Amino acid sequence: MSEPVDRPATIEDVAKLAGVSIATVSRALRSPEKVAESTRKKVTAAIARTGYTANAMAQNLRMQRSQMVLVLASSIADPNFAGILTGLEKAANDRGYGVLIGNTEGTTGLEQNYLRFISTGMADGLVLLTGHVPVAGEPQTPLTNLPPIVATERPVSNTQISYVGVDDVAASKMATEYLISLGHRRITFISGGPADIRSDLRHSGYKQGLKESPENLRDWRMEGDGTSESGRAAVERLFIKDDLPTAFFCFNDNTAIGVISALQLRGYRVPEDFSVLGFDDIPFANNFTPGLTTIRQPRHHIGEKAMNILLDRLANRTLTSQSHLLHGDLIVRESCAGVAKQRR
Amino acid sequence: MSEPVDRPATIEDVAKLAGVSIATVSRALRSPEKVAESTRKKVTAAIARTGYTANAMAQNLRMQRSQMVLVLASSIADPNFAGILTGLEKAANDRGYGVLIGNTEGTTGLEQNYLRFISTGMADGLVLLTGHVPVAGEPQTPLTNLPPIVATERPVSNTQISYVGVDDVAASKMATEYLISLGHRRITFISGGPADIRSDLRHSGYKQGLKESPENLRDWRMEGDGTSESGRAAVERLFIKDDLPTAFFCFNDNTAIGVISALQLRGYRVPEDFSVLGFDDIPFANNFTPGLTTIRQPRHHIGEKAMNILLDRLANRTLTSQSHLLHGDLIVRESCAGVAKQRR
DNA sequence: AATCATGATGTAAACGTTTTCATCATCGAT
DNA sequence: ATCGATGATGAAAACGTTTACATCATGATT
Repeated sequence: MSEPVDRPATIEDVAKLAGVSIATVSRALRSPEKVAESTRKKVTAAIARTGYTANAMAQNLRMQRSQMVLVLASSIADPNFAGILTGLEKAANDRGYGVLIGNTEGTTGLEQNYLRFISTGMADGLVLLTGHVPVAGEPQTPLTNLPPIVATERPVSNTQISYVGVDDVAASKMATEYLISLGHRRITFISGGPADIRSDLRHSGYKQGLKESPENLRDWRMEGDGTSESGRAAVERLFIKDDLPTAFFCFNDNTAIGVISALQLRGYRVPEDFSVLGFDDIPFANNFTPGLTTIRQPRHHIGEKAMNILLDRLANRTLTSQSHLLHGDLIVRESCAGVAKQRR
Repeated sequence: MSEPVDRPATIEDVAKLAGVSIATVSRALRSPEKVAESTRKKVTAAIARTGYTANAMAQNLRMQRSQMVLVLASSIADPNFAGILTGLEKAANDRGYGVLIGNTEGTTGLEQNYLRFISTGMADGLVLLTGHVPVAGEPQTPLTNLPPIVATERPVSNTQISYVGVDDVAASKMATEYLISLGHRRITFISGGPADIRSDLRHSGYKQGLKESPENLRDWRMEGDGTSESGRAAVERLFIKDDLPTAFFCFNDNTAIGVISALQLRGYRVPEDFSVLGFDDIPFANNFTPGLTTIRQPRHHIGEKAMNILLDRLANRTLTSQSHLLHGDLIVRESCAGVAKQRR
């Protein structure tokens, strides 16, 4: 406070002012019980006067860690990203860690580039929102030089990596059963594309839901890619074939929005003419008209849980990888209705 | 590659393998021209064999920097955040910097907490998306211990801090003139709340736009707070008074969406009955029905520019603070129409 | 042949911590 | 009075770099 501020105070400045050695200052800070009460007070006073804050770089060099975690995401703009990041960030901050973010845009080039933070020791752990392990070679390589890793948002096929996410299968089954309970017998599943494992999981849950019905319901899958455009396109293909369901279960909310707007454009009403159910409960699902009935991803919890698993692992390297599937609630709004209410 | 991987290779390992001193290894890496071609080759070979990567912590400690920038945001979930962050992140990555993110949730407590990255030297610079300087005391304090700072997204009232953002006044003026050109004479501005400086800037642009008209148009401001809920509420207040405009210019897209849904709920159509114009062009503006006519914020450019200004400042501490206002395009979609088309 | 600039390399200090080990005083037990 | 045990402290090494400075060939200049 009172000292010249051109150069930040070091532990040496504090030691000199307190009339002790730097070792004592360090101890007073890290393990106060090892230091006499009287000298601890002197040190505290000196720290206050100098405005000392320990240099993190020196600390980390000495302690061989960085207290930093790298979060690799394929798209920052993904509507799920912000919520998960918030959770990740909160948990990290609570435990004194910093969150470093890397936007890979889905390219392995950028991905490799960000790994410099790992290889240089600038980050201690890795959170993957990319859906795959960032290794040039085989997907099942033993991850020799990689740090503790946890995957979120998109599962990763590697047993060494913990995964935290919503239980896609169970949630999709529940959603499908809900549509069936509303009286729907012709339910189309619109996929999220071949590259996204979650699409298969949700499709599988949908099929399980169909099986619960005594009637033999048709597994009716249309290909999409997770964009609202692909939702629109799927609807158009159905109309061309003139083979229509009464309800749509969409891979995600974006797709559902595309489906709804395509239906509206053709003069149909949702949910009066068709029911549409989404997945994710993106922030916009509630502002849309009609309000989207969908599965809510507990994004904040997912992020927190993922970060805590990672940091536990960092604190105790012997811990084994563990995965957590979280429950996704069905949020009922306006986009689904009983089939009886529907015109056809 | 071939060495045991339990301990990462250090510069010493490389030096030993290449039969040179560690100084030569360092030089071969940082300033190759200072090293004989033959030894440079030996060093390169040794590096390849050991899989050496320089330890960032040691480098940074020695060089008294961190190559890291702290981004402080009041809300990660803000629809503008992702785009700006993408730009920030790209520019930083291009120049070898890392981006550390801190979510303050608008609280000064968290804000202060994140400043530990600055005071410990873990971050060299600061990007503010919070709208204010993170100092406990006065807003005009000389920022003694603070690093180079740039503000984005929300302006900050401090001449030492560079600001990069859209030209709110000019864009709002343009938007208002557009509504006037469509024949509107009764245009309500819905504000973003007293805490947000941008609200005043946009209101001021709106007023300038009104002045351009030969007729003496009414400065008609309603209070909102930037949420869609506040947009709905504002519409309800107008209906209660039974004093209605023909067009709404909203502080942001969220508000516009609220306004539109309130109007639709009352059985009116947009743009046939009322025109509604937003601001931001959030990702969802295009998926909304009707497609939102709005001002597009060049989020990516804003982020890139801001980061580049900050890093320039970091590279050359004598540089003075400079601000940049970027042009915001008017994106015409469906939510505004000529007043002639309107019923009343 | 002696001198000098040049270029390549090595030695060692420095960055700011934490922590092992040694030193020393104090105090209770013999 | 002497001896350990105990507790507080300091000296110094270590973490892994970069870089100022010193050293030493080499080849050019006189």
